[in-house]
Amino acid sequence: MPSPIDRSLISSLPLFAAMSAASLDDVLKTATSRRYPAGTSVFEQGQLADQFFVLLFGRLRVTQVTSEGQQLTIRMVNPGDLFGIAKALRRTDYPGTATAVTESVALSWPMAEWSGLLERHPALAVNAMQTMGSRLLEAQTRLRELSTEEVERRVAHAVLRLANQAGSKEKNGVRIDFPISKQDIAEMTGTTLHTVSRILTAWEAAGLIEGGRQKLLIVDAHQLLLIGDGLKPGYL
Amino acid sequence: MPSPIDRSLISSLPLFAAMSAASLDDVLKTATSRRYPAGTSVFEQGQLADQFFVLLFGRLRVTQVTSEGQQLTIRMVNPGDLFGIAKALRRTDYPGTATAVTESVALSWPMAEWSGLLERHPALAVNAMQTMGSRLLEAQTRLRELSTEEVERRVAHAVLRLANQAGSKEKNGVRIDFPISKQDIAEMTGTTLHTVSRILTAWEAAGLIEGGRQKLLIVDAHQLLLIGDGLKPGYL
DNA sequence: CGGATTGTTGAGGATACTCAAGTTAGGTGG
DNA sequence: CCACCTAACTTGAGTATCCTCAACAATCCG
Repeated sequence: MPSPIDRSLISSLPLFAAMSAASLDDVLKTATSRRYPAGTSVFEQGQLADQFFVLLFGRLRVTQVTSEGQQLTIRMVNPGDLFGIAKALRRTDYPGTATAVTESVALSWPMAEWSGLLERHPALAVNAMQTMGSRLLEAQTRLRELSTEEVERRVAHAVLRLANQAGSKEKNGVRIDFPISKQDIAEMTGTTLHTVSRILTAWEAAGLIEGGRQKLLIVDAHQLLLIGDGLKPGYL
Repeated sequence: MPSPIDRSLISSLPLFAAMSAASLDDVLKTATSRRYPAGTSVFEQGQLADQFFVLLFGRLRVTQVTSEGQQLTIRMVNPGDLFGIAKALRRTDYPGTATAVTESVALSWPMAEWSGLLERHPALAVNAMQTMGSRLLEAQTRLRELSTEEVERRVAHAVLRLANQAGSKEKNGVRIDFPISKQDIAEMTGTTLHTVSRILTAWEAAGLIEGGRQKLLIVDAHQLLLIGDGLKPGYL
């Protein structure tokens, strides 16, 4: 039988905020923890959605493949995030694929527990709703960017978002602390890796970032903010 | 004092499904109904979000204006829909403007009631979460379209979505039963009214639709589906 | 019957895509 | 430890889509 999961692992997560120790224990009773090596998938697009998850450590990418075979990145999953909640979207299958980009650990629950947990723990329902709210807001932000902004601005916004969500401070700037390719950035911004490559090369020449194979260091976030605002000023 | 609102107005809405008569009465106690003539706004972007709403009759358009002054349409609000739930997005102001495109009637509640209502009526919380789920899913669909599809396909998808949400059957096809301009369609698909005009003119010549000033009749939905799928076949 | 809003259509041009060829970096196995 | 192989990336050239600018036409409303 699996060893019990300790409260301390989740008690500090916003999702479980304002919940009593007893509630946390109840929640954990039906939870399973599992490790996902980098590159492995937690679930795949189209698969029967029989579980939902919370990421404890690591980083995941959620992608979709269109009927024409084009891939796009829906979002990154950061530690503490709820993911794979197909039931909340009234779906029985997962609409995307979740892949570990670094070694990750996630808790999972049987999807059948979803309704019951929300009913027994109203605080959890409120927190889950806020999670969905944030995601809706982010989706709308990206929609606005895609409809109104040119590629360079969108890439600037995507890079800044990554820095906020997954940046760790270094002496020369902010490091995106998981492997990220130009292709990934292209899939997040609705462009091609060629265009991303050209843009990042120009930024690097101007000293705004430092690139590298699947590496990204933001040196001058302020300039990127300006680019994101459409003021493409003197970085030449 | 305002006259009480009758249960029957809301009891059939999915949002209030599975709620007892007593619950419905409790919900309606703090509700106010109001009429919005076509063209008037229910709330405006940036305004303090002190109320949330349910649309009873009519049709609203929710738009955002970017810092550069470009407008885009976030979504259409149909009868039965919950809207203006800034609190669920953890915002204190409305992120967009809601405008009546036809004469509309909406119920409103003080935003302060939001948490209390959800706590007192778990079924409402579940339904509200599903509402947010649907919206998230639609936002993701539009994101996918914007990142991967060309303009004509996006317009086809937008028109078909409109037909599903607000179409009424006529003898020649499906009528969008509220005034919709090319500019509106452009704002829904991230393009310009010029491009929309050209596309719709071509479709009309091929007999797929019938246009007109702020009018739209879908004649051949099947062909539009094909166009949406990227098979731009023989409509020439 | 005017004025305003909405829609049409053309010409020109820019952004960013496709196609193509090559280079660099990293991992793997001998 | 070096050679090789693959995945990631770079860079160039040509071009398509769609935007911008512009002028005009049609429709609606008062």
